[in-house]
Amino acid sequence: MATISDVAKLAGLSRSTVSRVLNNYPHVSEEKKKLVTEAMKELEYYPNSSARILRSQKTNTIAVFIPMLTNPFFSYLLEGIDTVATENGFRLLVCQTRYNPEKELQYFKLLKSKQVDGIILTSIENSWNDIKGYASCGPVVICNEYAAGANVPNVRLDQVYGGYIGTRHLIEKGHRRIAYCRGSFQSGIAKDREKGYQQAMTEYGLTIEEGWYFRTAADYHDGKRVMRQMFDMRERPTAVFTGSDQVAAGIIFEAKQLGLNVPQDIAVIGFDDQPIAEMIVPQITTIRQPVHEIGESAMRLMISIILEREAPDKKPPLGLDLIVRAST
Amino acid sequence: MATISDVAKLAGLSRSTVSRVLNNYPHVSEEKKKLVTEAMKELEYYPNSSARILRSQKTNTIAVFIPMLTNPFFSYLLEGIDTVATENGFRLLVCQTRYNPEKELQYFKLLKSKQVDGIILTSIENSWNDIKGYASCGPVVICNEYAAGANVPNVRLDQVYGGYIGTRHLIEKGHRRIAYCRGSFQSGIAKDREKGYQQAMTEYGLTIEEGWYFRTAADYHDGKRVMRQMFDMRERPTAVFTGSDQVAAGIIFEAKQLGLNVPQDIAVIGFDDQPIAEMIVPQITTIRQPVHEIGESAMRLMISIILEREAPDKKPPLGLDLIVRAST
DNA sequence: TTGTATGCGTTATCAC
DNA sequence: GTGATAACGCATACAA
Repeated sequence: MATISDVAKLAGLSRSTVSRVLNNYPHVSEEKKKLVTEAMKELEYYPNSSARILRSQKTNTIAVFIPMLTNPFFSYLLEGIDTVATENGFRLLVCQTRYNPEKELQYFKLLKSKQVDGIILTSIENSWNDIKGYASCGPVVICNEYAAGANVPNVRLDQVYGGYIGTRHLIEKGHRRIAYCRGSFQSGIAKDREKGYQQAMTEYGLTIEEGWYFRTAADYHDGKRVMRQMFDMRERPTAVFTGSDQVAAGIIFEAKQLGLNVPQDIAVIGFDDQPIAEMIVPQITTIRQPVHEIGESAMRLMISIILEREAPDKKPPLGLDLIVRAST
Repeated sequence: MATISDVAKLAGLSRSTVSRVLNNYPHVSEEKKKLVTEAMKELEYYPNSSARILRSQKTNTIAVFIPMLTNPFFSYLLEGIDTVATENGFRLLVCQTRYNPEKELQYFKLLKSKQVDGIILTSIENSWNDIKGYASCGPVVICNEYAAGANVPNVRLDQVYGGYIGTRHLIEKGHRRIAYCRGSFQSGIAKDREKGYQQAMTEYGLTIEEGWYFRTAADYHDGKRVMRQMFDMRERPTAVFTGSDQVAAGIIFEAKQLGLNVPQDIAVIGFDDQPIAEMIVPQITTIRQPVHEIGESAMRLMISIILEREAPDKKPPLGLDLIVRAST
């Protein structure tokens, strides 16, 4: 592999001049520039990244912590993050935590060892107390989640409202016995939605039975299980609020298996408006989240923080304009 | 941030000794080792990655080229790749080509600029002629695809067979007018499946009408479109072979919309056995590919190539044992 | 406008 | 068993 010295030698110039051409510096004569360009082409020269990084202390790489790649919600989120990253010349290092706190802490070392310029968290598996030590040595942005005590930038929607409008929708359809599903792990947004659910129920003077809470429902198969559990209840709920369209799909599938009519016997409301929501019959009523946009905003936020670090004087014009778009 | 020199200074030793401790070298007295370890802890020292990379010429990072993260097939593939990568201390740089040839060529520069140790291709957007220049400067593994003229390692299943058994299944169910769907881009595996389709049809003495070929069907919405097109045909096919469960799902949805019974009026066979295949009603008959295992094998292959480069003498024990598991 | 010299943080090769 | 030193490839302050 050719180095900058090889190019300099072939062009009959110094390494600095080559470097200047490489980085589009002004004050380089056209003549020398051409000489350098030709030499680079001749040698098929590509600047060595690690050397550049070591020198500049910038990796142009962002780590994205994701619980599970195969969860469609997160792949759409990642897609949004990637869109903005690519546009701005950033690379993405994918870190699957697999809901594992230790893995998460492990990945934080990427920041310590300067392998990435920043970290975007799309889930949080540890208490913020255990994390905050890492967050101090580089920009961390939390995306679609939040943690008690975390004082880092944060992009997310009003999930209390999401839980509220979903539940209200069911109540207005005439339901009184409404169950509530969410994933198992400690999640700020799940708690918020639960708050919204309770808020709506209270507002309409409805009391919640403890048996209506299903707090370990994260995917399609969980949904099926929940439906079977509900089926066996003496007085079963007539509607369910779920934290994801996957769970909703599972419930609907199993309901049909059990000979129930959806939504007459059991009404289901999903979350996120993922493709699956319109693929099954009947289609799932769902709360749309602009997942892609959330991802984009998180990355934009990250970039603006990085730019600000480099040039603390000029504030970058950042426009965060997320809104809840509900389509029940 | 503390450097190795800071640690050396605090421990009252030389950088070399610190480095030796860091890399678990033998011939370091327990006494000094303890001294170093304590100093490292005291200073919260983390070795700088780029410096290490610059020195060692190894990034421990693999780039994975993927057309679209939101395509479930690829997220499962990526998940498989990630599993083995993580187990072996490798990082993954995700490169979404978005089916764009130029983006793909752009990403190949990662290898040239030594930002990654190797590249795993899960799709190919350029002719191999345009790519081969890049493939020469580092290990490239093709995963679940192949390209004419490419002489690089390759992990994939027998897609001719896949096309064959799928079509044969439909024929044995009594179908004679069988349509064929595949994605639009140049793909070796799509061509192979088509070959298998033709092979089965010929074997049973059936002739194929040109109108039965749908060569731009890649996702759910394409499936819906294809179904509408078929619906308008004078003599429409009674069965369809599709290249993905997404397309199959679209066809089934639209068929039901149009008042057709599945599979009585129109039988559909999918590919990959993705979650969606069992989520809809009726469930999709599909050809299972062990996607996760394919990804794992590709990464294992990559690692074995890298190891061999480092130590050309000792051949690593690589066990590639992919088999076609059909569950129609 | 161009060249010289230095340092980014490590590791490997020598000496001792 | 330990330490000094060079080198990895590049970018920049400074000198010319």
